[in-house]
Amino acid sequence: MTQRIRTRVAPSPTGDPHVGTAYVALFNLAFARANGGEFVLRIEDTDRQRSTTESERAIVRALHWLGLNWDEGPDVGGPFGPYRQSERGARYTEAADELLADGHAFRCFCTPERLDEVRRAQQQAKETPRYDGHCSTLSAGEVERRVAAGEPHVVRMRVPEEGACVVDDLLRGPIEIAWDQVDMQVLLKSDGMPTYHLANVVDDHDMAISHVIRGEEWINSAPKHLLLYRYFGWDEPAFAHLPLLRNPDKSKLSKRKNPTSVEFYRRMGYLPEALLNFLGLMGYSMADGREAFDLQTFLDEFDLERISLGAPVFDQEKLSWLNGQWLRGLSDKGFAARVQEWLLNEDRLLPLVPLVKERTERLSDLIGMTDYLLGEPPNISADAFAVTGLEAEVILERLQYVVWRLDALTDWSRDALVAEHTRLANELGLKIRELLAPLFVALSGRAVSLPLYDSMVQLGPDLTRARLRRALLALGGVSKKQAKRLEKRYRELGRMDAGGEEGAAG
RNA sequence: GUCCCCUUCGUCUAGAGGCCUAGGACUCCGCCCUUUCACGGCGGCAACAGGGGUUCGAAUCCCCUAGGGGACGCCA
Repeated sequence: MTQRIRTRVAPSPTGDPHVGTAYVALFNLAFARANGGEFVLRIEDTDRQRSTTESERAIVRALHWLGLNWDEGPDVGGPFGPYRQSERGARYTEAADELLADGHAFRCFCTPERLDEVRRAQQQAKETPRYDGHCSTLSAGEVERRVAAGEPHVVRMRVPEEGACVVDDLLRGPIEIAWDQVDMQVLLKSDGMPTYHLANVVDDHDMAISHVIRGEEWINSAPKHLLLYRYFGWDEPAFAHLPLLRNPDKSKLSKRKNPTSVEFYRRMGYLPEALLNFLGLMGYSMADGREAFDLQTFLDEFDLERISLGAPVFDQEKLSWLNGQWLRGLSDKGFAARVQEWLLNEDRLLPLVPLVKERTERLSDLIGMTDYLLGEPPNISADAFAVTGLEAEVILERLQYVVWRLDALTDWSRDALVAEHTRLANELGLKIRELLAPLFVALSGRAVSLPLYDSMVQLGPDLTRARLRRALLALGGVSKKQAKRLEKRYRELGRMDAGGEEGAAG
């Protein structure tokens, strides 16, 4: 009996819809379609702190905008639902209990402080940081007592002490990873929620996923997943790890260096067909070398073997060229319709109206007042900043602080932006005005524009960041030495949040 | 630091031992088209990371080195 081909994309709703999620979705969809199988959308929202329903909505909207459609998912249902992990809690507890009962997992009472300490010592001893097994040998009696006493704890999986795990990657062949390199992963957090590793494996099995196609970043945790399948006695799916999309400097695509939100590309006037076409060119090529193709063609001709493993840099210039090709392929009517869809509609215009109305005398004023919100800002040069009356050095410094603050900001509402800038100004001992002046120029290219915070909300995080980065560059950039000095001072101001970067879907 | 993955023009890639004097695309440059700009057409610059093997023959297979990246969370 041949197994039905089923793939999935499993984004975590913790931020803007990431192009990496779209990328992984595209290839999963393609593989499923090429094999007459099904494609599933699953929402991995087990991180209660960071997951939001707004983010989930944005991801669904973004994928649909691109024309990527799934056969089963939280919005369309399906025979293996629910497709949202937060609604499957009981299943994970049950699975964890099974592992506990079989001795494949154990309860761990270690404090975060102790874990930090262990990790540090291991790093110092040049070992792979890993849980030291402290709680793995606790007696049943003691465990029972501590659980009964309500001591907070997690559930960890046991890992073989010797030998190695071979991960058969469809694209790379066998990958051997020694078990002593694999951590005794937490499966159930102390809040009772499963971690990615548990939930992902349980769901992939329950949803009959046959092929796990995900980002390369997961290779190292594949042994944990394989081990879980074995502990449960389940059939293992096949694995294929896609190359990661990169920033121009080859690091993993990140919002700090490159716009990563699908929303950004939509707002910048890219056609969904073009963005999708471009993603289909990342690590992939058509047999006949064609570069312009639509989704249907891609799905019809998709061949997993044609995926290349080098790290593809997300090159906006080539994307723009491709977009031009698509635009030129539109009929005049079609083009007009796209513009309407993109801008001349209530959804898009309405938020701008309150900003413009009170300042206007003619309808045509809207064009000049909002042009910097709709397209690129007019030439930002170092001269443009002259109107602030500040020295380049000072501007650079203030903008850099703002950039760091905004990088760490997760709530992009007007109120949050106001609060953040006010706080920063206070910490710097500046009047809010003094901090904001260079920002006006950086975002709009001019000294006077629509209200700053509203502009930022309209632009969104990616566009705002892109412009600040541009401004920094126009001012000559921040040298390494300078950055170090600024960072030091910045840290003294408050928290230098070195926090993580939300990635693409797993 | 430890483990893992990767390595063809600046970038995306073709290439599965001889078809490679390494092809296409983006970018850049030149020419043509054109009232301007763009589009389009034509042409040009530009790469097999390095070193060892294997083979009659290697971009293609093996090993080493180097470089890049990723992972090392009660985040995914």
